[in-house]
This record gives sequence, structure tokens and C-alpha cells, in this order.
Amino acid sequence: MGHHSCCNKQKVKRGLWSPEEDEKLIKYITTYGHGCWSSVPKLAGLQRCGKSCRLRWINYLRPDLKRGSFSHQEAALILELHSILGNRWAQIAKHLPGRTDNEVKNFWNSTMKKKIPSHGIFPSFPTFSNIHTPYNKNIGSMESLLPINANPNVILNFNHHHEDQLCYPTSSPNLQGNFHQIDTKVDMINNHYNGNFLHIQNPIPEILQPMSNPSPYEDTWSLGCLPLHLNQNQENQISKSDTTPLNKIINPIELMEQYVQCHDLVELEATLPKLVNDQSLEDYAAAKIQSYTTSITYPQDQNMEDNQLIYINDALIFMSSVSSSSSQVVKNPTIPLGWEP
DNA sequence: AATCCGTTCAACCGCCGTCGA
DNA sequence: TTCGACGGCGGTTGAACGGAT
Repeated sequence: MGHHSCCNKQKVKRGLWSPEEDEKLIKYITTYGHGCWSSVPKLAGLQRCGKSCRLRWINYLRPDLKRGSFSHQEAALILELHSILGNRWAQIAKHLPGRTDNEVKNFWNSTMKKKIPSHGIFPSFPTFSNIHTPYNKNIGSMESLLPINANPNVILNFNHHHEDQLCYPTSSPNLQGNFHQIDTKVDMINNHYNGNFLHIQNPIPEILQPMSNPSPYEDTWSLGCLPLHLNQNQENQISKSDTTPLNKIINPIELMEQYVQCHDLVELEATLPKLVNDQSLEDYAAAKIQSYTTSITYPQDQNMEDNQLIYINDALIFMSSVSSSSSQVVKNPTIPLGWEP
């Protein structure tokens, strides 16, 4: 187990920091600044390695840190950003004033991840965390592009009208926006893989638009849906993964491919922005979450706050409905018990 | 009161990218 | 161009804590 070079030269203390050590570090940094971290321990009179000092300062002692639990708005923002950026905690934390990457990561792993149904129905909002893209070095094969069940926005609807038909939830403006966003993500993936995947029209093709315009909540996940028929392979794949009708969710990429095959879509590359590098993704993410950040910074903006709460409500309601395998339509959404940040 | 067990989160580890000699 | 120092990041660990039994 090799230690960082600065730790090898001297005997360093490890483990939890004592109040005395904290005091020394605070005193030194507020007086002189950290400069070169490797020299901080010696100059501050600490038996720690520079890296440990840096971590302690950044994650715990910095005066601008916001302590305490995460707000609904912050949780919503993390959810959204994670769907865009994957496990890039430092990037996510940049949009959360006073929060550190470590804090966001811990919050995700201990609170949010846990509350997402563990039976694989839907690990998170559509995420890049298991996609090998220029933005995320994590993985693997094209098979892992998006796991079956990964997309809450594409579900099989088993209500009275459309049994065995695949439906997009379409009526919630917030989710509509989210779905639109997925289109762009898919296009980003397409671009990265030299257009091997379909290209999707933007705006969304008419057939994917709401079939009616019901109230924002009432029919979010069960009505106003578009029937799409599955081939035998998809049916088999779904039936292997889950036996609960409402929980049937399929790979959105496959769905889109099938959609294109069925409707002979013409490629409309020019209609979508080309987001192929890190900066583009950052810009995209920044634009996408601007309203959230604004509201966090200026919580008195009630409209913004409402929008965020509606957004997280949508997300949480869906998670709740999926995990409970209930086909009941949620008419008066509230954050389910235990989902408070 | 003692023990067990699950959760949280501070801290560590190892890897990677950058920079300067 | 190479190499070492360093900062930054994400994944993981384990101590501390709290609730259940």
C-alpha cells in the first residue's frame, strides 16, 4: 500500500482529526493561505501529510461550507445533475454552494441510492454513470449503454386501455422536459458512437407527444400514452426481468431503434445540438440546472422553488409507484414518507 | 444494561492529469 | 521526451453513532 510521496518522508498521524489539529490548520491557513499543501503540515506544526490537510480543510474546515442536511432543492438538483453527469461528484458539487464532492457523494450513496428500488427496476433517472462516453470513463460495452429498466420515462402501461403496450409518460411538463433532455443525451451518445444509433427528431415527433393535455399530475404515468408494440425478443427480455406488469420497463435505446424501424424516420442530425466534448456537456448541464441553482441561491423565488418541488415530486412519486408495484394513479402527489432529504 | 446491526460520513487509497525541471 | 512532485478526483473503508432486540 503505497502512500502519497509527501507521506513517506515523515511519520504522519492518521485517522480522525483532533480539535487541536483543526485549530492549528485553521490558524495557519487563515493566516498564510495553504500555498503548497505538501509544506502545510510542517509549517502548521502538524503530524499529517499535506494531502490529509488539504482534505480536512476542503471537506470540513473551510468557512464557507454549508453544514446540515440537504434541502429538497439540493436533492432535486443532485438527482438532475447525476442524470447528466454521472458520478462526477466534483462537477455536481460545483453547482451546490457550500457543499463538497465528498458530501454529495456520501449523500447519494447513503440516502438517494438507497431509496431507489433495489430490484433493478430503475437505478436512477437516466444516467451516464454506466455508459462509456467521453464524459465518463467508467465502462464497458455497448450492452451496458443503458441497462434494461434504466429509464423511468419508458414504461409498459397496463392500464385498462393499453394493456401490453409500451407507453411514454407525457403529460407532466417537468417530465416532458426530462424526456426531451433524454433525446439530447441519446444524441450525444449517438455522436460518440459515430451515429450507429438512431437520430431523434427535435422537437419530439408528434407521435411521442401527449395524446391529450390532461392535468399535470393526474395522468403522468398512465394516461396520454403512446402505444408501441414489442417484438418477441423484447417481450421475452422484459418478462425475464420482472413479472409485475406495471414495472415493465425497457431499454430506451432499443425502443427508439424500434420506433425508427417502424416509422422510417429520416435522420435529422442538424436539428440537434452536437454535444461531443466535456465543455459542451458542462454547458448543457449548466443550462439545464440553472433554474435550480438560481433558486438555491435565492430561495425567495417561489416560482422556482415550486418548480423544483414539482420536479422532485414527479421523480419521487414515480419511484414510489414503481417500488410499490401499484397501478394506482397518484392524483395529489406528495413526497412519500422517508423520502425527505 | 448489553449486544447486535444498519447507517452515516470523515478519512484514506490509488489513480490520473498537469506542470515544471 | 522523461520523470517526479503535486493537486484533484472517485471509490472504498472503518469508526462512531443510534435504534432495535
